[in-house]
Amino acid sequence: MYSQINKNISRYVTFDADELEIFDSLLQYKAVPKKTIMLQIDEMCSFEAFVIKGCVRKYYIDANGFEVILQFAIENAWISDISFSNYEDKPSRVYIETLEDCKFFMFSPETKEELFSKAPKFERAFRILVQRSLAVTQDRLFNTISKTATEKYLEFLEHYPTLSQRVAQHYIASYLGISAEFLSKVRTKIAKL
Amino acid sequence: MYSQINKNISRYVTFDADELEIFDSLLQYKAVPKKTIMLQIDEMCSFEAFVIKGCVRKYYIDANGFEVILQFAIENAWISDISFSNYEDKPSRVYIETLEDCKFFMFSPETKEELFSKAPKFERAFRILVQRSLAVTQDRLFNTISKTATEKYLEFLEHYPTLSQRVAQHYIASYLGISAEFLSKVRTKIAKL
DNA sequence: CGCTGGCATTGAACTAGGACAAGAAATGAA
DNA sequence: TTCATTTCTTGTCCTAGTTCAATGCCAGCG
Repeated sequence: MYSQINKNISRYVTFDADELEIFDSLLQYKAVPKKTIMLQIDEMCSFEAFVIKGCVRKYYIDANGFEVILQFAIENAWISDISFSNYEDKPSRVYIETLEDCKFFMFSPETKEELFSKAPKFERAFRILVQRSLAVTQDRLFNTISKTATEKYLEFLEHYPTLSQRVAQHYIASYLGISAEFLSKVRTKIAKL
Repeated sequence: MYSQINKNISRYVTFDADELEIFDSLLQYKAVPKKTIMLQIDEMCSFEAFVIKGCVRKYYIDANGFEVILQFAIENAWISDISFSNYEDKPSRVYIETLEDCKFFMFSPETKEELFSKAPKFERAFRILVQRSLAVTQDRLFNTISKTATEKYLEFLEHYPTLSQRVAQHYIASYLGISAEFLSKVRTKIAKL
């Protein structure tokens, strides 16, 4: 059960058995049914969750009530509103919702602090996780600005081959920053080639 | 000379005098003339720079040769391709260029390691810096997708009031993800109100 | 089984913003 | 001061993507 997350956290920093034991002992397991909103706008995000099983989306709602999906998280990904919460004491501007029945390992701000004090090397591992999120988000920004809808969709398929089977088309459209109708047109155009 | 950067690094983590002394002793001062490219595509980013004075831009070049500006950095901001370099051993996909004559304090990967080993609390401060970058980039992604050119420009003026005087319009257009010509039209429309 | 409510598709009309071109204005080097 | 280069503006035409509406689809539920 712990092997997935232990492998993930060890990706850029090597930990010995003692450290991983501390890590595992602080994890909180949680199962969440599908279509559950785990973080509301204006709430403080009180968790950092690792997806053992399932699929989650994180999204903003714009001034006209339209959703913009910032991130999908599936197995072996982390999801949280890490960017503001807990460090700025600013309430979250995003929603986090399960799209499927999910199983998580979670850290609360408190258990994360406990982890860092008991095994400081994890501070580095978490910093690198954030850096990777930053890299992904920067790439996404670049793609959003510089590519056509068709290019963005093809790249999405390449990058997340399984996701297009698991989530509704209109969520993918929202992630790509295009309308659901236009994505449908793009798809029929691609299919005809 | 060190007060600016010491204030900046102490924003979310409190350091004592000893720690700040270690920090200051590891900084490398560097002056760079305007229009200098500090990081080329496919190079490894070997610095993390704090802007004491001046203005810098970080940008991608897309498949058609168009620049997309990811970030401006002015006084008291950090600039680097922190997202990949040094941790993935992947070469940078971005350019970093000075727009004005600049003065920096820099860390190399080595001096940063030395800092973390001598004063581990800095690891946390740097993690929080990355989280703030992530928050800013996420907001930018959301704005890029969900707002009109006019809204984006007005928000830019509000958020970076001095920058619109310091950098060329077409750089701002590139940052906002619109053409320079269209930004000009937006500006005249706004001026007429 | 049939019904209901969310999904996806398709089409027609519309628009925000892009591409191109040409001129005006500002900057800067000599 | 002049010439050159870059930046900014303005106009015209064009297109990628939106909006709105109608239709069909299929999954879950009584």
